Amino acid sequence: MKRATSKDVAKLAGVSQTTVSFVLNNTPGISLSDETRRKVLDAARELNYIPNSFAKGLKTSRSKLLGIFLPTMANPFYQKLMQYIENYTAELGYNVMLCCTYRNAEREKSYLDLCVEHQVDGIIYLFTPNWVKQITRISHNIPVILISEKSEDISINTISLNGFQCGKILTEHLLQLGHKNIAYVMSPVTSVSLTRQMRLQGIKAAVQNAGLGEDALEVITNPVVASDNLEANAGFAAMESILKKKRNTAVIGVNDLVSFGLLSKALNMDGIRIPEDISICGFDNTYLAHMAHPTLTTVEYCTEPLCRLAVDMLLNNNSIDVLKLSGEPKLIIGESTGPAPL
Amino acid sequence: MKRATSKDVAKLAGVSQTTVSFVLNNTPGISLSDETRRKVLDAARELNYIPNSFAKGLKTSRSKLLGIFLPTMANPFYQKLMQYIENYTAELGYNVMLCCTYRNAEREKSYLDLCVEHQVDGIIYLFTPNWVKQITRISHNIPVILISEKSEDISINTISLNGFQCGKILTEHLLQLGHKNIAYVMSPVTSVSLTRQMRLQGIKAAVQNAGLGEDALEVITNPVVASDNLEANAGFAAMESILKKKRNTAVIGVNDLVSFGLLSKALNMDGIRIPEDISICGFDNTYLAHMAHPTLTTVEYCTEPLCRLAVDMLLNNNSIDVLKLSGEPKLIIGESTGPAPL
DNA sequence: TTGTAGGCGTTATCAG
DNA sequence: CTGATAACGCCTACAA
Repeated sequence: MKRATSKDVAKLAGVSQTTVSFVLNNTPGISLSDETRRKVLDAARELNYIPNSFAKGLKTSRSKLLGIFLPTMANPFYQKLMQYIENYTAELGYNVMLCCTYRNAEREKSYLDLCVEHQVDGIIYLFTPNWVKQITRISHNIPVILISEKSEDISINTISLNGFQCGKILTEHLLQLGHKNIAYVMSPVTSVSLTRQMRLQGIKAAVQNAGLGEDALEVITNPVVASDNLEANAGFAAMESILKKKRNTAVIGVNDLVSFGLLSKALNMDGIRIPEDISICGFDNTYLAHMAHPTLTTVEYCTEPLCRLAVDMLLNNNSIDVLKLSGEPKLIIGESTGPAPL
Repeated sequence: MKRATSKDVAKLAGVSQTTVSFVLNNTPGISLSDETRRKVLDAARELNYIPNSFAKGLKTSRSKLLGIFLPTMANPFYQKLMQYIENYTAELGYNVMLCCTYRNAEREKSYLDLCVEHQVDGIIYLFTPNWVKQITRISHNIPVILISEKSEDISINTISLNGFQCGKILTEHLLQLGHKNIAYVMSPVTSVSLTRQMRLQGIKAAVQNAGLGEDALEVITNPVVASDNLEANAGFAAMESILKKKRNTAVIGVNDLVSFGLLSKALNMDGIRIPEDISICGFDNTYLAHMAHPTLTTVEYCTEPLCRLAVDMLLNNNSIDVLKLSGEPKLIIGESTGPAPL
């Protein structure tokens, strides 16, 4: 049982192929009798007609496919963005091609080629590209949009995640609670992560604005070589030394995974209470933050609207002013942060 | 700057389009001079030639696309399978279309249509389909394979996850440790989940084999209406009542998310030690199990080879005997299970 | 060993 | 309002 073509539909409906096309695509500026319309629709349903996207694409050069680039699926943050995007594109009748680069430039390049080959209608990057030259060239032909930190080096439409502001409001929250010895725990990544840098900038700014000295903030880059989804372990290890020093009263994890590790360690130490003895918080507002007990204080960019916006921009080929796009981050206060101990 | 076509390559190389096709596809049974071959290759590289997949697909009806169906990305188990699959398909030059159904039959159907439209070369289901009639019909035209529990009702190639065996070995582990009052905590799902049922069967079998009475096992279906990634909360809530009753010495979560919730609650209760006071374990061997502290005892099906096998079967259109395919589950012993308290 | 020509299923441009 | 007809870019007999 071969698939029906528009020709078959035309024959069954007793009209020409053209008419079938008009009806099925609701071609604007064409008026045809309800009678004809109905005949075509019935025939199409009867034959279970599904247009051949190859033929269609060959004519229209549109694939109804979007390429989504992400560094890893192990971080729930990306999974969350994916979900928002996939959800919305499905609504619009588009499909998503998953391009997981594992922060590997070779992989990224070969995925880009695949995207060109399949003539995706647009590409969304959920992180800072490694292969800037390639992606910039491609962006001349295929709309590309970045959801990440705005970078000077990349001349591609970017929806800024505003890591600076995120770091700032989170830190301000801690400062208001009276914390004066804050640790920022970063985990190592193999490639550039602007976001992490910007968060740090924001944290520093908040500390400075509060009139505190440099020693109020301690940056800990944990050397644990962790596979992505073991970033939590980096937090876990860092917390050990932090608790030993008994100096910091609040710890910021570079993301929820790390904060989660921080919390795990604390929960496993007898006599340590969160947040009475030490406050813990992080970024991304992933489900990990909600799943943990106590729940973790974290920061949410308005990711869902931003994801939808990204899709809209791609499909309408809009070049909205990027400045208007940076989402206003929102502090999500959980149970893991409280007043600094005396 | 428009994309180069094979015609352009032919012109630049000074040969015919046919020759270009032969060279670029390494068409077997054709021998042409190294000279020609090199000329074509050079020209292709120079023009940055990437074949148009529409035109190609129109001729060959192959899309180099695979549709992957999963119920949700919120459960790390599916994310893990996705990762394995995506990883392997990328290696083979294939791409993955993400079809996330949210356990919604409508959505599933519309994604199936999209798969037909895009003429995916194969479909992998990571769960039990809701739309059996549709998927069965489609499977006559497009290879389909299920990675899940084998069901009598579905006549589609299935790689069995063998939930029964999983439940059995996990329970045997607990029994060996002397546990005689075991709780199995299920969370509610909106649709059929054969896997969960089979796990329960396996657990029951193990209990029976050990000569214990029915009351050695307590099945708790937590009524918490939770969105998928808050399954942990179901575990959290269940643990509260379990600890109150002080009857069970071991708890099995229906998956790692639930077990995780169980553990969270326990860690938050003063004076409860894991595993000294109560053992906790679950299924799926996701990163949550490793990330938790204490690490969670869990069960791993050999998911990675199974995922690769699924892809191989699709692409080679093999109908290997399904019986040979059920992976042998492996117990992953973590720090969360120990001898039953006296 | 290489080139010519026809067609895959659509859509779009024209006439009628 | 409807129907021929020509592309789109590639593959593949078949011919040279």
